[in-house]
Amino acid sequence: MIGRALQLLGAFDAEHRELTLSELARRADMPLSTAHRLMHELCEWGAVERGGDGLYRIGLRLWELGSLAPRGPGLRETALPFLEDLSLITRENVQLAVREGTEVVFVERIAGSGAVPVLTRVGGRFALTATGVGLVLLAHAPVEVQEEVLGGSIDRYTERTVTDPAQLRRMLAAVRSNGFSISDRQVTMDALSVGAPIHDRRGQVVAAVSLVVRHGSTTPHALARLVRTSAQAISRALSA
Amino acid sequence: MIGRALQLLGAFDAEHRELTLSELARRADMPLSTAHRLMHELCEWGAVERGGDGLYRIGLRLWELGSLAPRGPGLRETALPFLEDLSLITRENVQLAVREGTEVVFVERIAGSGAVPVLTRVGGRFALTATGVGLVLLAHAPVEVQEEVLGGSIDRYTERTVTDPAQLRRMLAAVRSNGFSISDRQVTMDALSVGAPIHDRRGQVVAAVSLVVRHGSTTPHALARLVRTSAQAISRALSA
DNA sequence: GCGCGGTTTCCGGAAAATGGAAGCTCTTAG
DNA sequence: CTAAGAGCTTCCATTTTCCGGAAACCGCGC
Repeated sequence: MIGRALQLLGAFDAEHRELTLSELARRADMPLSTAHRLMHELCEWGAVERGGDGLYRIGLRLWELGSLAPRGPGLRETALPFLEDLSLITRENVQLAVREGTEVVFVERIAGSGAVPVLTRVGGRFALTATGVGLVLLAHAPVEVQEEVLGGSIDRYTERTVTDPAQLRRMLAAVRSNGFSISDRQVTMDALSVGAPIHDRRGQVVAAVSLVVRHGSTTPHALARLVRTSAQAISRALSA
Repeated sequence: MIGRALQLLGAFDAEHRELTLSELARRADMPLSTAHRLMHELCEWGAVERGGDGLYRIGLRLWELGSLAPRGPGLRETALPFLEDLSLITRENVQLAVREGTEVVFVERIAGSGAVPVLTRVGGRFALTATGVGLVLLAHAPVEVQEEVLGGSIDRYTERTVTDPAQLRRMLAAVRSNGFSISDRQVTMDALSVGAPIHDRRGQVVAAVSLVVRHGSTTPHALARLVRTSAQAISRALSA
């Protein structure tokens, strides 16, 4: 079964980039012998590799495949220079993210020099309802997705996290009409983020950029202009 | 069987980031119904995704996994700022690569503004024997790998490509003692590249940086100093 | 020598993959 | 308006392959 192999691969995450066979078997919840055989096959193909120390790691082949993901490089690479500009100008955290299902996935992140520490990581995931990028992506997601998110349970991170579906709907409408989102202390009590949508050639929203700053350090609207400008520049570059 | 699924994934490459079911079946050489079922499973897990147009693409989940590859982010992310410096200073092409088996895999690439067009691509592969990065990586590879490469057939790209094993051995020895490599018109007749090794904490060579410039535009040794400095800085950053 | 944690190999029963064929859908042609 | 065709999806009997318990194996420290 192919699912088991994927289950094994799923045992790897940011905190566990190297795993022993037994750890893998434990984390993927399957007998050692099974894990062994599957890992062996994956190894042969180059999906994972084994160091001299016996630890398994994700292989280059998989990295290579991953870098073919449509949102991966095409987006990431064209956006990178603009993100850097934004980072240079503001000296704040810059984030680039896409939506997958009902979650945000962070595709690139540039840490500003004197900036708030941000808890997200490249490749990491987060709820759509709290962050600046998340709100943008949710606002432009298909209705089914919006309903699923707003209908389900909404995680609370701080006392200011908006968890009321009706209020969220109003925020999303505002995001659509303003062209940017503001997440004010909704993730941590010291951070505020401003996000803006990136469109593809057909006008579809495919990603979002955001700036994350310390709460109270600047007025959101000044940032919004910057972020929107940058997002538009990226959109234009993507269509070229 | 797990091999078949990997075979299907292998059907994707830089020129074929989006494939229809029938193309996949054809490229992976298997019946349509089998391909269909496997792709369906892979889709469910998020390894691949299907656009509204019915085309399959590599999914975000796989990108995420790939970005956990040990050489992927750890190396890439710490190296990136240095590569950018190098690119800003020289305005030339900067490349970062690792070795896999008997090939070079390009991990990052920054195109210089007025630079020679380079044929390599992030995620792309190349022979170890011709490029600047390749020579560095080969020079510091385990003996078995060197023998395999030097014993096998050596691809020729231009009239100046070195294909004589004895001469290559001498070049590799020079790379080891000099601490940098020069590939002069060995890949294309207008390009010259200078590479230097990146070490990990234990002194193992884990990657290589190179500058690719137009042949005749600068003296290689001036570049060599820059590239070595940068490589050492990256090595130091990696150990920190 | 012995026990211990982790790894590798084996093999018969069980379960899941296989792929031919038929049905579906959409587009193009007559 | 019907027909042909290309590509996609579903079905299901066959058979191949995977599964995983058990046992051997391998350092390593006591």
